[in-house]
Amino acid sequence: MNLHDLKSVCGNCTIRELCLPAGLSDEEVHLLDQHMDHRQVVPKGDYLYRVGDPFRSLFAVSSGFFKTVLLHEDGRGQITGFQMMGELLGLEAIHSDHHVCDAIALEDSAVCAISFDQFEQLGQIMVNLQHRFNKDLSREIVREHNVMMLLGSMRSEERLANFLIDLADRHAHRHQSSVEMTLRMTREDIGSYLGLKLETVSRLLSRFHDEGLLEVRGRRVKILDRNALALRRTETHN
Amino acid sequence: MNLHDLKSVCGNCTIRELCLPAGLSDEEVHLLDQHMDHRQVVPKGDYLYRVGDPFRSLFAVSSGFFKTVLLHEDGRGQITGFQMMGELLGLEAIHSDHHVCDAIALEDSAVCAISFDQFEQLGQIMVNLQHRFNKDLSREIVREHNVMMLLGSMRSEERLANFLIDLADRHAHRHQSSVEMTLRMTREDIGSYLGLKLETVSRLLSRFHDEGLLEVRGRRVKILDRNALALRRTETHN
DNA sequence: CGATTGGTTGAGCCCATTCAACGAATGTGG
DNA sequence: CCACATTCGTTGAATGGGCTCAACCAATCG
Repeated sequence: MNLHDLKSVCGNCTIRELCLPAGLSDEEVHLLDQHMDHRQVVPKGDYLYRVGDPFRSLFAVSSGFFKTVLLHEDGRGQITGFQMMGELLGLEAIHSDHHVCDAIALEDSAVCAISFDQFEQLGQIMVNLQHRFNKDLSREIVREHNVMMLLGSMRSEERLANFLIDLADRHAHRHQSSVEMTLRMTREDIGSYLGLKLETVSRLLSRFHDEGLLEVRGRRVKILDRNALALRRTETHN
Repeated sequence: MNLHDLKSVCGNCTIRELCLPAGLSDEEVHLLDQHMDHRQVVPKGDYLYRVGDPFRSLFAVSSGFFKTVLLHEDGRGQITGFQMMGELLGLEAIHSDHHVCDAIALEDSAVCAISFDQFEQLGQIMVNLQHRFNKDLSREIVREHNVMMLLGSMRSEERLANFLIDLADRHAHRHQSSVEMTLRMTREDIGSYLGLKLETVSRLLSRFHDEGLLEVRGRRVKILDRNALALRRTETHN
């Protein structure tokens, strides 16, 4: 079965409750389905969109893993987020009708594209959908607030502990193990997201490993002592 | 004339084009007015809302200046933004129906409150309003992306230069001088927002002053060489 | 008036960076 | 298949940018 350019159908999607249609009735989901665009495969390393691309669709991650990268004129880049299944990509583009960051697949992935024009029309006749979407946008704002807190007032160790716990929680929410995980991103990616250098990330992982909090073998990470790790998220972990 | 609990009227508001009704037709603004809530004065130092407060209304800054503060359990706080006239407060609360940060007036201010329930209903019958609101939410996401870039990959000098230029631009957009400004916030506030300590902010302002980029006298700041200052925003300002 | 808040400046320190060497894993072309 | 290049990760040593601690000043306020 070729997933390329297949019509998306939320109705029988396994991650329906993680994704945009969460909380909608069957009839509403059916209506949404009629306005869904295509399903699209994105091989590892490929761009889903780039800075400057015209904004036509939102994307819901159906499977796989993405990063979004904000490019600075002088070459520096900042990773603004990692997206897993059920999460939306492209929200930043609504404002200017153009994408303002790159979205790159970190493993073979698939997304459901939703024409934003049609989506807005649908929102006009479906109160629940519009309400859910407002909440999704607001949640993204809250998430970024928390990243600002992390970048603005935490030490390196706290940043990484927060990152790992957050990742574990998101896995758990998707009924995946929150103890053993494979990191989809490089040490440099983690560093970019956390405002650290890759060497610092590597050292911190080694430290957590030595202290018995984690078992780290390359990109395989096993959380051995979640409580202790959670304490490291704050300054006062005496 | 007492501004307290007066009905808001966008129709004849001087900052209409900076605010939520920007781009709407006269009829549409009239419709919006009928659903606007009250106008509210917030004296300097007062909280507009606090963490945990139930979310009922969005607020549009009518006059004055606010900061939003995210509190961490261990006492640390992070300023997530400064809001001037025409900008919206409370977007973060849509997700959980509760405010997740504090909003504090940095000078005597006034806001227009908009019941969010009524606002969502109005969005159902006014496509333009809903579209504008989606863009506002998206713009906030983009703004926070830029702060993440600033916090994650810029040196202290670049952070402050960016901050000052941004502030100047926002003043200009409101037809206020973008050369001479009075900072509404303390050095500590600036530091919190930029992920720096207050002493560092003070030293940087002195440095810019010594180098002839700025004239700094307390909270009065005059930009003497905007081009040179703008160059300091990036690493490669040879 | 003393008390408090906000701001400046100096001296020393420390955490994360920089620079560097090395190892492991993967892929590629002859 | 091996030789080689490339990417990714780890670890060490030295550096430095921003922090901490501290003293001091100015303005405001009760």
